[in-house]
Amino acid sequence: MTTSEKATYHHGDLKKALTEAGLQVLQQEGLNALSLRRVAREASVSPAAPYRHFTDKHALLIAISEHGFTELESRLRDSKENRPGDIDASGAAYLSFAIENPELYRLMFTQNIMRETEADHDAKERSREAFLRLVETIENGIQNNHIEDTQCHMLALSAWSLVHGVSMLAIDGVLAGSPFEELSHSQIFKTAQSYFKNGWRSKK
Amino acid sequence: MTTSEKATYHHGDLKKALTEAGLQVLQQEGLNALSLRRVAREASVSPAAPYRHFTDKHALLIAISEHGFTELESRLRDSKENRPGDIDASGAAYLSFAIENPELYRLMFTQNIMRETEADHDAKERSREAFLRLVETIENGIQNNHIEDTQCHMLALSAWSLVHGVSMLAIDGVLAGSPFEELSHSQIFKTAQSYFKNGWRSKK
DNA sequence: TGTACATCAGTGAACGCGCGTTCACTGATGTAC
DNA sequence: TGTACATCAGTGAACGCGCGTTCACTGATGTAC
Repeated sequence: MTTSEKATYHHGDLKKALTEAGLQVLQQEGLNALSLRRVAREASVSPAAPYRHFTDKHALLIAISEHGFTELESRLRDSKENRPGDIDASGAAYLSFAIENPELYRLMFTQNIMRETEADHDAKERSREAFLRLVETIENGIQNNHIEDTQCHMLALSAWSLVHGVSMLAIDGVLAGSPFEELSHSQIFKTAQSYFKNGWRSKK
Repeated sequence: MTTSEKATYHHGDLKKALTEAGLQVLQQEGLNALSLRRVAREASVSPAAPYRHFTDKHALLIAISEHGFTELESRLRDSKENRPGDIDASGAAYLSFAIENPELYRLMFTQNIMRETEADHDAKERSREAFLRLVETIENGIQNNHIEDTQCHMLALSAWSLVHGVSMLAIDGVLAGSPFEELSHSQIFKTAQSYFKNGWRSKK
């Protein structure tokens, strides 16, 4: 075992390796190509090996999803540190993440609906936590001032809806060919926002 | 053949029957359960029969998706006729459709990304048309007044982003437990909108 | 109206495939003395 | 430090499954005369 790997067992850290392999397959070939066997193959390990680390195929998906939430959250935190109070920057960071990781982003918000399944309780709990932390991050980005809780929650949800919607439309190629296409992410978000503020109901 | 069926061939209208069976499986058991064999079984027909009507499994998905666009479009048109100029009502109609048909709605906007495949050219073209008509419907709902084209397009995209985002979040259960949950669809949309107009940047 | 023929929607068996998961195992690692 | 043992990460063969798709076919429907 070389010194560069913090190896403790046979493989080193197979769980991490599997998650990363899964992430790569997901991004490069889509959710349909993402099978336990494929991921094991990708990690140069036998088909049964993953079962030492994941109870289920579903547990792998949850782990990947969790990874995504953590990454997204960290990007939002970075954006907040670099440009505190600039909600356009946060929106743009969010949008960038979604556009750079379309399959992952979609998985993150699809798996959530599958919360009725029986998979790995630990992983599920941690994934749920990651998700809640994301919501908090969004709320914190907004509540830098005297807004009551309920209102803040609503604001966060509204903002989230906008950016989630823009993200999904962008991912699905709907924005292609529209005037939005040539704008930067930050401009897209700013523009959409300003339309809501000013243009929405403009009756003349 | 009974008189109530406009039967021309053996089955009557197997293509339609297959599409409807597919829709039902999709809604009740999700995309993973939606296979060509399953749909054939559901329509009491042999596994090979669908190939008389669809070149591909993908072609079936496209047909189902197309059906969804048509339905959504018709709902938006209804809403526009009943409450002309009331964009809240349109947003609410859109949201209702998404919430009532979550799996279908998701399919509609996921298949779009798969436009690189080689499936049934006819079906693809018609699906694409249905999609464009939807965009038009949205734009028409907005452009009842003197707005230039580009601006109108942007407005439509912004509005669409908001309602698409709300829809997806609602579908994925993110809205559950939030103050939004107790509002009607129309209220949700109205509220989100008003936050964009008023609350967004409120620095005090 | 009646017969001969062409069409083509639906059949049913078969193909090869990759999947998720299980099982008894093996052999490297970590631990106690 | 060295030996004996327990642990447990990873193996590889095997399971049963449902899938998409193909093929030669059959038999009901539609058409020409």
